[in-house]
Amino acid sequence: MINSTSADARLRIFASASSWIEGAAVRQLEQVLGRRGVLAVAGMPDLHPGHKGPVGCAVLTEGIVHPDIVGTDIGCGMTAWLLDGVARRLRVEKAVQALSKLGDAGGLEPEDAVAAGIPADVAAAHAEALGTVGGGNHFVELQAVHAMVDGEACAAAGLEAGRLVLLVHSGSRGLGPEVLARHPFVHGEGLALEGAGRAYLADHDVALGFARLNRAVLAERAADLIGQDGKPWLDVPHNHVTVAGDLVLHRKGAAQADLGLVPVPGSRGAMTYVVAPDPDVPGALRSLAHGAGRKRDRASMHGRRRDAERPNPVGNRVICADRKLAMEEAPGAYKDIAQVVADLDAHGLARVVAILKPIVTFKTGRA
DNA sequence: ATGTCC
Repeated sequence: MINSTSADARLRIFASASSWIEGAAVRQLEQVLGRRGVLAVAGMPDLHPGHKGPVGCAVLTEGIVHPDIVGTDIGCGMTAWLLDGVARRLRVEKAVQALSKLGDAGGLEPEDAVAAGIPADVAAAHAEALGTVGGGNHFVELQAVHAMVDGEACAAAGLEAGRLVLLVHSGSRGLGPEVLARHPFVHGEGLALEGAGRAYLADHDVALGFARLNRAVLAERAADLIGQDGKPWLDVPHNHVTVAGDLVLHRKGAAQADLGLVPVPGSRGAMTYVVAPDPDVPGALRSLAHGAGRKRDRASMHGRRRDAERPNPVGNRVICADRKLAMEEAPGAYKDIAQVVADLDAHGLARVVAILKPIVTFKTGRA
């Protein structure tokens, strides 16, 4: 079932033959094996090549931190809020108009960021970024419960047919790149955990909390804009490091599998699958796919206006004033999320609990 | 990914 082409037993790729995994991504994973301290590498079915390394993987090391595996967007992840409203009573056109204002949000005051647990120096420099979506694959999406696959788990989570959900994908904005730059290291060598690694991790943890707060502010503002009451449901990071004793677990585009339910979104023209992970699958490093994964890189989507203007396959309204971003993020740039989730199920990594259907997606209000 | 190139 595991179509790993590597002879190295430390590497496992959790994808079926029918999933499209680029050779370049597998080669990037094999390069990661050569880094100092690497014990194991897990590739997820949404694995794809990234600019500087593979996206959709987890890397376990002993005593070594590799900040460039996580990359610049430290703390990036998914937050979901459960709203009180239901889809059948939603005025879609009004919601589109309301959510179009999400980009106008002016950030938080530094004192409010401090009150939310952000250190004063970071709050002074970055509070304005809290509540901003950012670029790339980030989004805020209003969705509705479309199918309840595991009725018991849905009931436990408070899900019912048509219930509105807000899904937020964003990260630490300008803070993450700043933290990465503040901790220089030799590529492949990384940082000793009992040394410079600890200093990186302290800053990393602040960025992780900042990203989580950013998503919470986004969700709260989105709920306010559409006049809905709601409550936080889940928050799962997919770009971060966790440490247990001497073991250092890096995740790059791989969702943490031991925090309960995980939303696995497809493209911005596809369903989101809410799954219940099994964190103890051997070799999977307590991780699972964080989404559909890119099928085509950003550059190859440029000039493809036709892709960007193609009718949305699911019918959700996408707010994206930036035409270049719309082309890069067209649904055709992404793998089939149903196949990714089928692979997760086939390998025992996760089972589907519910399917969420997008209604309105906010990408950016700026051209 | 990034107040994204001054």
